Amino acid sequence: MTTQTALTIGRVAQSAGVAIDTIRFYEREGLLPEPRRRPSGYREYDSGTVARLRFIRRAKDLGFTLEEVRELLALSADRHGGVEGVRERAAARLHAIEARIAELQRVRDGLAELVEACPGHGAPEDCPILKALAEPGA
Amino acid sequence: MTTQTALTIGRVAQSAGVAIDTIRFYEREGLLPEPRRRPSGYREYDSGTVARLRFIRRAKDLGFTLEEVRELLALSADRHGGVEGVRERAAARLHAIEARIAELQRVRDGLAELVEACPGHGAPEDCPILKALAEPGA
DNA sequence: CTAGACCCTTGATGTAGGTCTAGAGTCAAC
DNA sequence: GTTGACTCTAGACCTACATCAAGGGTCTAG
Repeated sequence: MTTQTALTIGRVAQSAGVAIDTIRFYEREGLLPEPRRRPSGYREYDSGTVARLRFIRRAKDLGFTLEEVRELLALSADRHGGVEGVRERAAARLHAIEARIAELQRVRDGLAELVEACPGHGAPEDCPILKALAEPGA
Repeated sequence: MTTQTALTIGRVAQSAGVAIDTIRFYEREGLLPEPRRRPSGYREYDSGTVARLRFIRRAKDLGFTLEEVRELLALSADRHGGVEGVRERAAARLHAIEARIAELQRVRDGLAELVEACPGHGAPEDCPILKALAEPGA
C-alpha cells in the first residue's frame, strides 16, 4: 500500500497531477507532513504521499475547502468516532452546495427572463435589461 | 431625474447602500467618473451617482463581475448598438451561470450519494466517503 | 470657538489557493 | 567532469473585491 520507493518531489507531483509548488504549499499548510530529507535537503516521499495528494484533490473536487480537507484528513486517521465527523462534514458541504445552487438558480431565472425580453436592438431606454438595472427599486 | 442637490460621499454611500470606501474604489476602477470637488477637496455628487451605484449593485447581484459591469455601463451609454452588446453580455453571463449550476449539481449528486451510503459510524475503512476519497482511480 | 462628525490621501491588508522569482546548490547521464 | 535537469529557500505576486489604518484637514451645530 505504501511501498518504500523513495520519490522526489517532482515525481510525486507528476504522479499526483499537482504542481511541485502546490506540494510545498500543502506542506506549509499542514495538509502534508514534513517529509524525510536527503543529506542534501531534498525531500523524499513514498507512494503514500501520492495517495494523500489524490485524496486532497478529490475532496477539493467535491467542493471542500483546504481547511475542511485538513479536518477530513485528521478524521480519516481517527479510528474511533472519525467516521461520524466525516459524515457530518460531508452533509454540511452538501447543504452548502445545495444552497449555492438554489441561489444561482434564482439569479439564472432573473437573468433568463431579461435576456428573453430583450430584442437585442433599439434604444437603451427600451432594453429590459438596462431598465431592470436602472430601476429605482430594491 | 438627476436632480442637482450636491451630495457628500457619505450621503451617497448611505442612499446607495454601499460603503464610502467602495465608492472611492469604484472611482479608481473607472466605474464612476471623477466627481466635482469643493475647494476643500471634498467630492460632490448628485443623485445620478446614486442611481449608477444601484445599477452596479444590481448587476453584481446578477453575477456580473466589475469588469463586465464596466462594459455594461459603457454600452448603456451607447445609443446606437449598445443594446445588442448588453444582450450579448447578459446571454454570456447566463450561459456561464448555467454551466456553473450544472457543475455544482454533479458535485452535489456525487456527494449526496456518499452521504447516503455512509452509516456515520464504524471503522474508517468501511466509510464510503473516505473510501471514495482514498480510491486510486482518477 | 470648539467638539465631534465627516472627509482627504496613500498604501497596506484580507481571503483562498496557489504561482512565480531569484539565486544557489545537487543529481544523473554521458 | 561537465552539462542540463532537478531541487532548495525566502519571499513577492496573482485574482476579485473590497476594507482598513494612519495622519491630517474640514464642516457644522451649539
